Amino acid sequence: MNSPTLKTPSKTNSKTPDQIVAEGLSLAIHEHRLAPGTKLGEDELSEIYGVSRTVIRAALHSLAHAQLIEIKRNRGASVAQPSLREAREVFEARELLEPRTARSAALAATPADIDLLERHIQDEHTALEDGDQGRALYLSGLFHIEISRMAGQATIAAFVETLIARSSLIIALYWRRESALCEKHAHHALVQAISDGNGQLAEELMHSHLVDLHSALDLREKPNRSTSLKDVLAT
Amino acid sequence: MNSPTLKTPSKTNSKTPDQIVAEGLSLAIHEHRLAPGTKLGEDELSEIYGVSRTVIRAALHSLAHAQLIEIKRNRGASVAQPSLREAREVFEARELLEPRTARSAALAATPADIDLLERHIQDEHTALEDGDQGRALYLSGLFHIEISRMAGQATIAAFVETLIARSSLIIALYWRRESALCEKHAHHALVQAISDGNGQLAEELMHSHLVDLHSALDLREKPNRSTSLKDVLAT
DNA sequence: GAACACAATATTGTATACAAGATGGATTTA
DNA sequence: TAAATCCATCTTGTATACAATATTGTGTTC
Repeated sequence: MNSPTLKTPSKTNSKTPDQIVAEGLSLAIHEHRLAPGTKLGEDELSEIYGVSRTVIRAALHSLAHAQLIEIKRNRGASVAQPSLREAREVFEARELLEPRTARSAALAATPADIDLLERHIQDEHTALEDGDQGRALYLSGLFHIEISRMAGQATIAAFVETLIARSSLIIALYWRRESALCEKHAHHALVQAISDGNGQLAEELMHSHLVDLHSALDLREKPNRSTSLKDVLAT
Repeated sequence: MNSPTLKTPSKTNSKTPDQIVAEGLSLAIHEHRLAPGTKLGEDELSEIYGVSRTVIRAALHSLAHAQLIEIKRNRGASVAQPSLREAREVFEARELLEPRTARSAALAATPADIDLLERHIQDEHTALEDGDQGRALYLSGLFHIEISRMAGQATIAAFVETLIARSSLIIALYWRRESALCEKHAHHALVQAISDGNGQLAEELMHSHLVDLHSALDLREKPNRSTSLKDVLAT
């Protein structure tokens, strides 16, 4: 009855080389191993991954479409540096979309889904104990992505995924040290609400969680000086 | 210091060849000159546009990312055929995003913006009189895109743009003849509300407009027989 | 000594050549 | 005759070679 329209569950899914490269770079950006503004030379990447520039270029174009990197004509690719305006827009969009997905997720989540979320929280905790803050951030984003996935709206989930990717860059640029508290409890409370099937609560929790995140950013001032400096220097 | 114009608004924007190709194909899809399922051979396109397959491939990848076409490994590209599920998701997403953007647009629109919208409606009317239904549909989509643009949320506007692109495919597949009334009045009323700065009304009008559109689609049944047949035959 | 112009270098953009996989038809076999 | 297999052909995937553009270093001139 149903058409297999979901994301090809298990079809001969050997990833293409450009996907592998794109995922590698994407992960590095998510984990803050690649800083915003970093130049991504094609020859260099071609050497690193052992593939031709053709493949590298395909991967870079893919990342550029997701706005994780910026490609300037005849000047190559570099890790994106979202402006203050873009940063605000991304979080406003998240505040619009994610509370909805949290509500839907609460109504649709299966026990397996709950397990998955709890495992994510656990992994994030482990990463933090290991001092791997980058990986913790990545897992934290994955947590949000999983929630939007289990809401059963692949279209919106894809939007959320790109927003979270960009959020990683925004956090790299605008996070303020003062607000060091990571939102451990927020995620836990969310899982609880979803597990209880309490859509209303899940929606509210997600919204306040995002507002917290948003307010932990330094979006009123000018861009980080160091970054600006590098930009000026590089250009 | 020989940079007299540091921030040129028009930043040397000669479009790249792959952008030209992508826009050409995109327009053809929007105007229903390319039907869902149509095979897009690389050599064929390369011949048509007078560029190498390298450029064609870049354009195709770009369109694939926007989900206007589908690329299957080793099997090439063809115009996408959104499933019923995807169709519903796209319209649900539009119903979530666009009323918001209409509200914001009403608060932010300048007289020039209003002029632009009215011109779009006029152009659409002209196209219909010329019997160019495809172009009218394209302009109708552009109308929605312009509204989301003037809301000043580029991030969400980009989402809306992809949703409208996919809507074009969905309409090609699932539009039912019976509901022939095109939403001329709806667009006019919207412009009026925006012009009046009545955000609340604009939001409501946009929502009901989208619900109307949604209900003019045949999304309860199986895919169109002819399309299914072609799909089976082609694949 | 500073600023400009020009040349050398490096990087990106595009085309072509080659490799790998898929498609379709013909041939062979039961 | 029907089915299956193999081969020819075509399409896509990747690498490399070449062209165009930007960047940088050097030299000249005022």
